[in-house]
Amino acid sequence: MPDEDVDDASEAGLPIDSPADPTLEILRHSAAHLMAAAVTELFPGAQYDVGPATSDGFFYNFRLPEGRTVSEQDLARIEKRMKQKASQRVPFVREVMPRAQARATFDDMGQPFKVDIIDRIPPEVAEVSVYRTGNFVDLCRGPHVPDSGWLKAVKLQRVAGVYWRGDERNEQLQRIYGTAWFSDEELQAYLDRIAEAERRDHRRLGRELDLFSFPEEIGSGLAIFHPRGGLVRRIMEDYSRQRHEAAGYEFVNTPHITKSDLFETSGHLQWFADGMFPPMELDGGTNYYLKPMNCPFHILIYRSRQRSYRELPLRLFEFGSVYRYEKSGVIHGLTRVRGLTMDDAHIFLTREQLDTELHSLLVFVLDLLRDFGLTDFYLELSTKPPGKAVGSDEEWEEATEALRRAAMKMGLELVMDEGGGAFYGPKISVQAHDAIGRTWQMSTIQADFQFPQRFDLGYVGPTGEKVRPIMIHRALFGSVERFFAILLEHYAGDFPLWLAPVQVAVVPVQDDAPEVMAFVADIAGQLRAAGLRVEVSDHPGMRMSKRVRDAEVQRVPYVVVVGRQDVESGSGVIRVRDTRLPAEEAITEMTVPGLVEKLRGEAAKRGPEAAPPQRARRAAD
RNA sequence: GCCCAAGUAGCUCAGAGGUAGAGCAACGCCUUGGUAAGGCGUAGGCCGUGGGUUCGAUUCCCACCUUGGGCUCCA
Repeated sequence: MPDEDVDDASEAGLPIDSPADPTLEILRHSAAHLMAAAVTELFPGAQYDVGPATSDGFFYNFRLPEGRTVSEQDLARIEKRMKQKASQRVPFVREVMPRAQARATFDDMGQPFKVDIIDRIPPEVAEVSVYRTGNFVDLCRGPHVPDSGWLKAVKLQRVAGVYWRGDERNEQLQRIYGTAWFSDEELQAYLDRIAEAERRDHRRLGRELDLFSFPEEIGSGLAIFHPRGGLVRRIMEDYSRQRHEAAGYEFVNTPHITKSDLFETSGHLQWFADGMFPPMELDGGTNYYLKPMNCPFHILIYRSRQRSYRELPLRLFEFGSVYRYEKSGVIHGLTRVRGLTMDDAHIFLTREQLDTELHSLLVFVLDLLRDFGLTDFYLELSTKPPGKAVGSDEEWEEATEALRRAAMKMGLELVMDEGGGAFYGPKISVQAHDAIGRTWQMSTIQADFQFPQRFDLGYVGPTGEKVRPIMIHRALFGSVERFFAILLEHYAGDFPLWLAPVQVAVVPVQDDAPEVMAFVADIAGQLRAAGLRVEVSDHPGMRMSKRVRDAEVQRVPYVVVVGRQDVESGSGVIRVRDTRLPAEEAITEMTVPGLVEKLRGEAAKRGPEAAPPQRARRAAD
């Protein structure tokens, strides 16, 4: 995420000296200036807005004259001009002046954005600083590198449209993104990291491994899962079901559409109508909506009869398909779609149970995520969104504090996300780092005092009085589709054995030798009997090295190669997919019974065999 | 939704106002091969969809759909 929260007023103001050893941030901020200098030369009359450093590089926002636009083809020209300036070692010269003078200067230059920034500097600031780089002048607090000779390892990356001051009601400016490093080696390493992320891109892997696709005929953001993808997904879901069952959840099912009343009561239509598919209007004027959330349905299950405190916590779970009308520009692979399946559960409980339940829930969540191979977490606490929330401050406070207490007990880093909660309650989200260090938001847990009121929920307490329960909304995968994509990228397609759609490929060396083929069938049979998913490479006439390659390309974890030499010994030479090892080291000789034993153990490590289903527990524990 | 791009064979991509090409994949034949691509051949395309300009459009123009990178948004 680029650093969007640019406080542009802070760009001017207090004097800061040019440092002897600039930081990467200073380098990049200087590169932004240099780029703006090049752009204003190449596009006379261009107006520049703000240009900070980001976590990966820098950007600068522009408005070009006469409706001109910067296209990607222009980037090469701009970059070339920057390189020229870099070789000229143009100094960055700092100058402090009264703000009125600075304002007049930028006004004369036809730079309204800078004038606006000066006008928004707090009145007590009397002086501001500007930096000159050749003919380019920018309002800026600094500091900067001494001269443009520092800015050699620079690459412009892309152009984007951005709303002025980040508000979609404002006009759109053009932003040019670039990256800058101290050395060409560092720049290259960064570009290599991008290439690595591209190699892992789930959209690419999904196609190459024949897991899923997005047919144009269905519509944007709607995926279909192919047999192999469906298999992986089913394993994920089955394992999740089994763990939920063991954790005391009960399974429910609810329809995909509902009359509008339900979402009027919940408040979704008030707050999120834009994000919902438009209604289907039936004769008589009744509107039906595709559900964007499962919670109101689960609430109706709770409310279907009188509830007793003895039933609580009541944990209702569903793989619920929901549909959200995401804006066309935000749809992305499986991670941002219009139709998705949530591993959604709603827990109804008493106030007194909240702390205990939240704690055991967090333990459960992290444990399950670890089973899927994600191990590096931190937590984020999202609080009341100003102007977009229902409920009293006291209720929000109570819910937020309960979440905070639970989060603190986990011994993980806790980051605040002020104003990031849902309209009905605060949330904890579990953030996970993947294999190449990227952060993904995974599970969310929300404490909700509002829906129980809106739907007038109650339970009969120990002394016979009616009491209002509270609710926890929680999803571990979030969206199954998105979680699938994250795992695919995390593993770069190399799923662990228990998730791999094909676990063992059996490759004959001589496919026209009956004794070899009989042995191949025997091995495949033994492996299948051990519960493994086996594929025999039986395409006649194909070279065995090609068969091995095909299995590798499909990321099959184990490849068993058997030929005449092995028939007598009953062994095979086994290739183990292991990205940490060179190919030749991953090849081992092993007898077939030995392999069966080894894989039986590994395949059963996780997945349906891991924890035998237990009876759902009641609330008492 | 907005800005910048892009849609040509299953995939990766050339191409040009006169009815289209390569590599890989698929299929067939030959090759009898011991751990990541054997050889030859065949087939495969409404050039995203719909309009317009033109004698003629896959190529130029417009709209829409889809995709990618951003912005805004994300219950």
